[in-house]
Amino acid sequence: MGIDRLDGRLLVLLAEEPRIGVLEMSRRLGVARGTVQARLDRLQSNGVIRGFGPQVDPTALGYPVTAFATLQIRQGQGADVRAHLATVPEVLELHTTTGGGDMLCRLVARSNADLQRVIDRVVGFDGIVRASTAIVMENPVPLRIIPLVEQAARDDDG
Amino acid sequence: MGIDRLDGRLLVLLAEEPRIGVLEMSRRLGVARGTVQARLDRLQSNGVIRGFGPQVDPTALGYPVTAFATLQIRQGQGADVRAHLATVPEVLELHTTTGGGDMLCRLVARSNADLQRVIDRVVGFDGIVRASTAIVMENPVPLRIIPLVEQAARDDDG
DNA sequence: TTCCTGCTGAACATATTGCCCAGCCGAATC
DNA sequence: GATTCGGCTGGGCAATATGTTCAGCAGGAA
Repeated sequence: MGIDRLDGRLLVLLAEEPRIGVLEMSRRLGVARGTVQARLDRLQSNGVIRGFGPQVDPTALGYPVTAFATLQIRQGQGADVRAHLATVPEVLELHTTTGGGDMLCRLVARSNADLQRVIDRVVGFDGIVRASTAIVMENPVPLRIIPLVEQAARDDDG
Repeated sequence: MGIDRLDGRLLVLLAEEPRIGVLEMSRRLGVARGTVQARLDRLQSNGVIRGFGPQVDPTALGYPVTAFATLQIRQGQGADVRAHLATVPEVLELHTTTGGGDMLCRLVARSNADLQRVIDRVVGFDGIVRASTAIVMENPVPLRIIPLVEQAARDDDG
């Protein structure tokens, strides 16, 4: 469990220049190619690295508006609501949170007007009692993991 | 602007099997290698594809607890608060939202007890008036983009 | 000591990349 | 109708990376 400094450096390198190959990584890190390959395999079967999917920007796709909606769910309707929200493409993620029957979801839309349509589609479902939406204006810290990786590598190895 | 069906198929393929090369993609998609290369280049300079960084799972890193915190910021302290939160590794992302002086951030922690430490560090800053935290219990829809990509490809291509 | 795990450095055949080209097609322009 | 243009095709080429295997070596654990 956990990652050591070499794993940390590997992840940082991979995050900064994702398209470089195993050989180039081994050169940058100053270790043998086999080592990098073994570490990568281990990190992936560990589940530390989930994948290398492309990070797609919804804005460039024509969905520049992001919002977070807090949903209050009717008792016992949780599973239905989850299934419903999973069918809405504009729902990018969904979490159930503390405070019985509450969910939080991230939405995107083509415009503020379009957001209304999305919200209607999201909440237009029987199990949802109430919804409150916060529209994102700025994103000062985009989703990031590197600082945490570095801390984890320090903690584990230090 | 926008993406056509081939772009969409390319993104889906890339999301499903991220480590395959350009040549293999061209075989799967039934187009010439040069076409795939050109599309990929365009998608990246477009900003549609932001990168191919590894998706790291905080849980596997030893941070299994996720929470969302809504922060209320004192007037005029926004920039300071942003700078403060950017220095906290456990803050994975930060948004400013409608409802003047409000921010929403995603946190991770090593345990529920550790979450208290993280929250203390987050809110232990002058510009933050009030904070309310929702701990994530389940994540029925993990962050996804493919359904939106498919919709965008359909819409754009008619 | 002996076992075991992880890293090294090397080798090999095979596959992929980056780059070039000429040709073809359809759409827009003149 | 003729021309120009952008995008796709299919090919070739040298350079490079990959997957795989191997023996050797160091350090920790039994």
